[in-house]
Formats: sequence, structure tokens, C-alpha cells
Amino acid sequence: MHDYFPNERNDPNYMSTTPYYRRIDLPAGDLHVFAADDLFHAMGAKVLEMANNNLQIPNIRYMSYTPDAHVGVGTCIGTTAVWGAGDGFVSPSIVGSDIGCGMRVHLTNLDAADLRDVKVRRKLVKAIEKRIPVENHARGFFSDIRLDDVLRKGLHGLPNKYVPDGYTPRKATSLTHVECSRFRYEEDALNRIPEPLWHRAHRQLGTLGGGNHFIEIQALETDEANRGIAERWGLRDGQVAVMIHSGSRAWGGAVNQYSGSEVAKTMHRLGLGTGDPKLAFAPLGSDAGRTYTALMKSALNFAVANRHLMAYAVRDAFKEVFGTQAELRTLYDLMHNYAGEESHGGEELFVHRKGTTKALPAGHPDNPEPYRETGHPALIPGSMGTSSYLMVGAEGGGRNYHSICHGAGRVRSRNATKQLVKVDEFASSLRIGQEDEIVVNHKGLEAILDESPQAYKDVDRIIDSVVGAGLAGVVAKCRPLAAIKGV
DNA sequence: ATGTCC
Repeated sequence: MHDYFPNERNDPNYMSTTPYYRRIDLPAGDLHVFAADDLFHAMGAKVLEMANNNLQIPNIRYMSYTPDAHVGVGTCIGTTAVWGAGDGFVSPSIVGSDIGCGMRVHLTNLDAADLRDVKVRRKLVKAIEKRIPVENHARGFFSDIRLDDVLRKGLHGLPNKYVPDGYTPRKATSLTHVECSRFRYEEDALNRIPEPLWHRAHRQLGTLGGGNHFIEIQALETDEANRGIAERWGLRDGQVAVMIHSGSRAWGGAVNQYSGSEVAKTMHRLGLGTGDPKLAFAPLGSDAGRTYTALMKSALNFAVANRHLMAYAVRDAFKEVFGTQAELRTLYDLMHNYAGEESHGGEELFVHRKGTTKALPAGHPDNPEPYRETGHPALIPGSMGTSSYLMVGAEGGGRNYHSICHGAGRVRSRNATKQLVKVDEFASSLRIGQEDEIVVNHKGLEAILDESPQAYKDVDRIIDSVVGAGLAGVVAKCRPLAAIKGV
């Protein structure tokens, strides 16, 4: 693979059309990159090599990177890849290993001033920790819920007691804001997953998981560019919000394991392959493709229900600390690792998002009804100690199938970060020991050193690129006050 | 990401 970072003037294949967008003619097809120049050049040649392999999958219509793109297994995190629904392919590699990984945001009726005392933040973190296990082999507190119901019906499979605002599919309340509270699929595929994995997944309901997953208590800062939308969404400056970042836990892993071998067999039988043996894909209409797609959707149901259950536990923790008048209203739940059928420009397509977030603009018919006029919230996490963002799609996002970034994007590996970053540096970036410290549920930070902000790009610059490219706008910045992390 | 090698 030759160098794809040539001098722009010397290479006729290198096209730059705007400061935040370029189309790159790779040997296997076109790659669209939405990023400021320096962020693009920082991505590295491996990122483009991976795109070239992904573009070798037959019938691909479109592939792009967001500014937070970085190397992943088979496919970069930060990829949007589109096929036609009729002659399309599905790729477990372009969905990613943590199927249904995504974000959920709840709005409270509290103000940042209510959490100014560091002791209050500590009390809240402890109260959350008590209800949401984060340790290795963690077991959740929701054994009364049937896993089968969750996998088949998503949020609609939860008992009423876990839906505090009285949501039922017939009764429109705040939960109708939630993106795809139920994914439908060919349920026979569930039989592929062996019994022990069902038990494991059942035990994990209501647990956070490790890596970049987190629960954060944040203070909102609305952006003047979209203050009208902020008001319509019920946001106000200084308002305390809860952000949850988690995925489908071991269930998603089981889906990858048990449908992955069938996908590999299908590729072999059909003589399919690319430059990367780890890049897995199958025709949408093949048995393997259908099985994977069905099981993937079961994992999406698991992920959205799991985030919902954690929010239920957090709501309970808030009531313990702040009294029964404390509220946690659902703003939105939106994943950034998935694939599914979507209609764009009147065409039925199959869209993959791996570490990219859908952000529909105002008026788009696919917005849930309560967000039809404003566009739905696009939930973007920052790294530890840095702000997260509530975004809204812009009209111009249509040229990227309404996909934006999914966060800061890793800039160095977990191992490299542990070598490079010192615990003291991490602690000072969280202002540990100061009155305004970001309270974390770990006594020592060694266990989560690989999550220090030094491991990530600057999320503010990622957001600048997304806004600069005309894909989305900022509605509010979410400043962290406290964080719960797994290991 | 993941019961990260039952």
C-alpha cells in the first residue's frame, strides 16, 4: 500500500474540496473524510489502508470517516458504510465488537450548585456504585426481569415497575423519545446462542462494563447558536444531567462469536474476501447474513434496555441523596455501533455506523415525533475530565447519511497510554484534591489509567470539525462533575 | 469491547 498522505499538489488523486472535507480516490473506491487538515493527517496510513480493504466488499455505495476515526479490528471506529437494501452486505466488522454501544442522557431538576459541595458528589457516586456493580464479573440486581423479553422486545419487554413514567407502547410519554425502543427481527435466530451465555447475559443486566464505558454527572452549558432548540428540549444552563455510556456486554460478544463462524464459512463458500482476513461480511440475503442481522438486533435490544435499567438505578440513587422530589427525565438514548435499514432520498439502504452517531436535522421525517421540529439530540461523549456534547443534525449532514462523530477518538493504545501517562498527571486533569474535583468511584486511578484524557484526541477539536463540515450544531456542552467507571 | 485464557 503506497503512501496516501502525499503532497496535495503532486497527486492528482488527492482532492480537497473544503477545509473540513476531502474525497480520497483509493484503489478500491472513494473514501469521504470529514475532518480538519491536521486531524486528517494525524490519522495515519493504516486508517486509509483499512478503508481500502472495506471498499473491496462488493456493491458498497458509500464509505466515510468522521474526524475521530482511528484503527479498529477490520474496520476503523468512525466509519459510516452504506449498501443498497436489495444487493447489500452486512459486516460484523463494520458494526464492531460492542454491538449497540451507545449513549443515554437524563435531565434532572437539580442545579450544579446543589452538587457544589464535594461531599455531596461523593455521596452520590457511592449511592450509584451501590446500585450499579462495575467490578469484574459484576452481577446486576435485576434478576426478576426475563432476558427473553428484553431480547425480543427491548424496552417494551421490561416490567412496568422499571418504567417510572408509566410508559406503555400505547401511551405516549417521554420514553417515546428513545430511539428504537424495540428492534424487530427473525427471533428463531436466538436459538443459536447456547444456554450458558443466556445465564451470563441475564446476570449482567444493569451492569456498566469497562473500557470507555461510564456514568457521568454533568452540568449543562447551552450554546447560543441553538438556544431555541435547547429550550424546546428542556435544557437550561447549570442544569444537572446524567450521561450513560454502555453497550450489550457479553450478549453482544456471544452474538459475534456464534454468528461470526457462520459468516466466515459463507465467505469461504462464495469465494469472498479482501486484503484483510479479519474483515467479515456476508450478503444480507444469505443465511449467515440474516442470522447475524437478527442476532445483532437482539443485542441492540439488550443494550438499550441495559442503559435504561442503569438509569432506573441512578434515579433511585438521586432520590436517596436529594430526596424523593429528585427527577430524572429521559432526554434520549442513541447508539453508535449498529447497522440497519434506512431510507435516504427515497432509496432503501442498509447503513452501518461503527463509532458514528446518527444526527437528523429539524424536519426530517425519521425523527421521533417529539423531536420532529427540532431534530433529535445526538449524544457525544468526551474523554474523562473533558466535556461531552449534545448536538443536533444540520441540513448539510445529508451528504454523510446524517452521521457524525462518536466522541474524542483514541489517539494511543491502552498499553501505550499506561506506559506514557503518570497517575499524578491523570489526577491533576481531574483536579483531584481540589474543591471542584471530578469525583471518581476509584480510590486509585491506576486501574483506569488507560482512560486518561491523554489517551484521546481533544473532543472540542472533533466537534469543531463536525460543525465546520456543516454536519451538526452544538446545543449544549456537558461539563463533568462526577464519574463512575468500570474496569 | 469482552467473564479480556474455565
